[in-house]
Amino acid sequence: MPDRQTSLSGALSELPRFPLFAGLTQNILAELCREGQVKVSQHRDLLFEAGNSGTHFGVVLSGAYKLARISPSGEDSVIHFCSPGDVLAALVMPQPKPVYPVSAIAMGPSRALMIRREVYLEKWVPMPELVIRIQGLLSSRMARFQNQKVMQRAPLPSKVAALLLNLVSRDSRVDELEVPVPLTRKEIADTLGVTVESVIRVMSDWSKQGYVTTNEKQIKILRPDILVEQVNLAAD
Amino acid sequence: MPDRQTSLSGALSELPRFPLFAGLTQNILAELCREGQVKVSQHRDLLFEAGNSGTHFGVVLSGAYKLARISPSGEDSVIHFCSPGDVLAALVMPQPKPVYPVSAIAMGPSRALMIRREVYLEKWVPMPELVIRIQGLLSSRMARFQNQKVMQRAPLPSKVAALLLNLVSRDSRVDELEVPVPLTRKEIADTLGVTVESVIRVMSDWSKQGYVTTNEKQIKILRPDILVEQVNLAAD
DNA sequence: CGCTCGGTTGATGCACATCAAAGGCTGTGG
DNA sequence: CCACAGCCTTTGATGTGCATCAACCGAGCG
Repeated sequence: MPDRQTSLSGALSELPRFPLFAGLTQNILAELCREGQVKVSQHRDLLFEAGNSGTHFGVVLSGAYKLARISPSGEDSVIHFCSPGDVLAALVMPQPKPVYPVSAIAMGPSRALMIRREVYLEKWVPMPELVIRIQGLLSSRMARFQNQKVMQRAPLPSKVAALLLNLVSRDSRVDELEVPVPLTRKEIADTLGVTVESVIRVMSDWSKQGYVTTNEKQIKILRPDILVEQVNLAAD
Repeated sequence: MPDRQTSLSGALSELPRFPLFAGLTQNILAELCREGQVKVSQHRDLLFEAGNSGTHFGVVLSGAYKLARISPSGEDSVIHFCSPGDVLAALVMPQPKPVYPVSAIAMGPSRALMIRREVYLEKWVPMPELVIRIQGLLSSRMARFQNQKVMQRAPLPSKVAALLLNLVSRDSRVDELEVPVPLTRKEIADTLGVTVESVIRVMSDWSKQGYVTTNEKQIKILRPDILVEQVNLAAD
């Protein structure tokens, strides 16, 4: 009997949950995922590495992965956080000799469905609806990028607040403002391009004020109103 | 007789120049550009504005446009420089109620072919090859984004050097290292999220050293080797 | 001829980096 | 079971790169 965690059939049954695959029949899904493999990752496991040849396309099934690169000076720089339903390496697949532009690193126990590039090109690309949905995911990723870029000149507390609010707004469950990803202060720092210490000074201040709490790396926003105010505080 | 500058037929004859349209027949091109309009912009003209409803998709024909947003505190923040052959607003077209995420502003006299959203959805999207090529453009845009993000912690001179080298590397004419876009110091500053004064201090130093020259807003890199060194200087 | 725009220079100050030290927590191996 | 290493967090002391503010110049332009 196949393990539900690692078997392809198990993954197939999970896919319809994600908007990306809404309305697709199991037959079509089976086609799309031909020869697909479920990769199980532990905390800090590398799913693929920046610079390696891009042989597979990926869909995050559970947990979370961060996309990161090492800067010339050695610190790493986090580009994006992928949660379930997000795609990996979609943009580079069509290139003649694709290379992963970033490394994908698991944040806690996670699983990803990996599809061979050839299958992606044969089965996924010819379905405009699917390609468009993937573009939709990339579009929102791009939007988050831009939001951060606009905050570049803002003081650090504004940037941290904007990042946290951005992350929770992804799955918009308004009642429970919990960051959907286990985030360390270092990862926040690496995302914003600042030092851990600076992030800690901001966050521990907020903790003392009771605006946020963090246990087991889950960050919860208790006073979203104050964080929003913090973001706009930079405004004239 | 239609003006070659502003007529659709004039634009149609220019398109095959761009890799995006390589190998497409004039018939197909005519289909793709049905009801298309050529917009002629002068320096600092607004092609479309962030927040407005996204009615049109665009292709830059000549000149250059910058994609920018106003930050909450009022300065603007440049997201991307579009040169001829680049696409505008492609990612948001498929959304049910698209809104331009950024403003497009002409840098010097420029022209863009604007296609109605409906035509894009009907004619462009069903052609996987075309969609994939557009993704290719977005992919390189994303790559440039990431390159900049990795430089976030680097000292300012490294960032400026990286930006200039990034811009020239786009059209890789190695013999002539000229930035393909008329750039002011302010625009460099807005791209990097720093102040004009700081950029000026860096650039005018380089000018004195003879590493770069700038006349008529065209920046030329005389000593690429030294700029490359400057980028890597941040490394440990 | 006054206007705006782009570029430049200098003086001053602050937000954040850097460096240093320490404690908790988890896993791992002797 | 304890020692040790690695990761995450925290706090404080000190320094500096860049922002800020202010002033000025030249060029193009209505």
